[in-house]
Amino acid sequence: MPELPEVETVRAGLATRLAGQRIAAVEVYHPRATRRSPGGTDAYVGALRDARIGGVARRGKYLWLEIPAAHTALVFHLGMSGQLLIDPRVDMPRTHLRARYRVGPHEMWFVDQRTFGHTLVSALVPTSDGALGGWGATMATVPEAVAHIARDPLDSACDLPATAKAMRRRSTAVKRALLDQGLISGIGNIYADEALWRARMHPRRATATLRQSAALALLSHAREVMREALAAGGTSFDALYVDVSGRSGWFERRLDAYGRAGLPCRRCGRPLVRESFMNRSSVRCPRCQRRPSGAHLAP
DNA sequence: AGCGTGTCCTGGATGC
DNA sequence: TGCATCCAGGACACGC
Repeated sequence: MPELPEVETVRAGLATRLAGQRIAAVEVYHPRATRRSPGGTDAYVGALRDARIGGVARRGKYLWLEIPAAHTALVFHLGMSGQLLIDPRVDMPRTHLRARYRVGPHEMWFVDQRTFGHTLVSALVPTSDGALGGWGATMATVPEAVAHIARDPLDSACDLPATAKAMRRRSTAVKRALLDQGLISGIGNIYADEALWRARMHPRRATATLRQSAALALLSHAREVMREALAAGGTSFDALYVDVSGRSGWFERRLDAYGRAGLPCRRCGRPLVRESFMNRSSVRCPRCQRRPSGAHLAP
């Protein structure tokens, strides 16, 4: 599924093609795609008619096309299976086509098999810290619908020490905190497991018992693993269309925890174990990431 | 208020 | 073989 590095690859691809262009036509084929857009599909289509796109920005896994003149943005979340395709091949199947846009000389398709992804038009509001709204943003604004999402670890305005402090004030398990988009955004199940493995930390470790140095180290690992993924996977900028299958190279070779249950830990050789956590799968090394005892274990 | 659970969805994998 | 069930995942509504 598209994780933050894939979403960033998509954002960069859209930015080179769509910035400064005008939206000439919009068609929505599935009402679920616009379920979170105020006023529904009709208002969505109406708000985009003749809109001129500014920058293409991203915060966590949300990306948006700024529409400066209207102080709004065209926002996308790709969910688990969403894709934004620019000028797709004529034989591209339309089975999961959810919306289609004519933007300047380009056609853009929003394709989404599982329909966890969605799109909306949202008013731009000032950022709480006065910095640019996200990566690629040209304005110190963020869509209202994205304002509750924290900055992601790749954002230069993201304050990791402050995030570490906020994390330690929580009374929950550290993996839950990593996945809390209101605390730090862009980390999904894959990167949470990778960051925990690198930090040699158990997913159920209680956040309140972490030292500042340990919390900061964990967040730094999350940032580093995402940087590496982006550097290794974000290579399709020149492709005719922008897809989210950047996983092919990086995912198989470089992941140390996710998807490796039963395989030997790359540090100590012990077979990794798969456990259920928050109704999700969690993979860890039973030796490097020992289960904490007593108060160090979150309930 | 803060925290944790349930729900949405589809297709591939697995079970019987 | 064919049908049923499970599983994957992010975000948010909701309840305690």
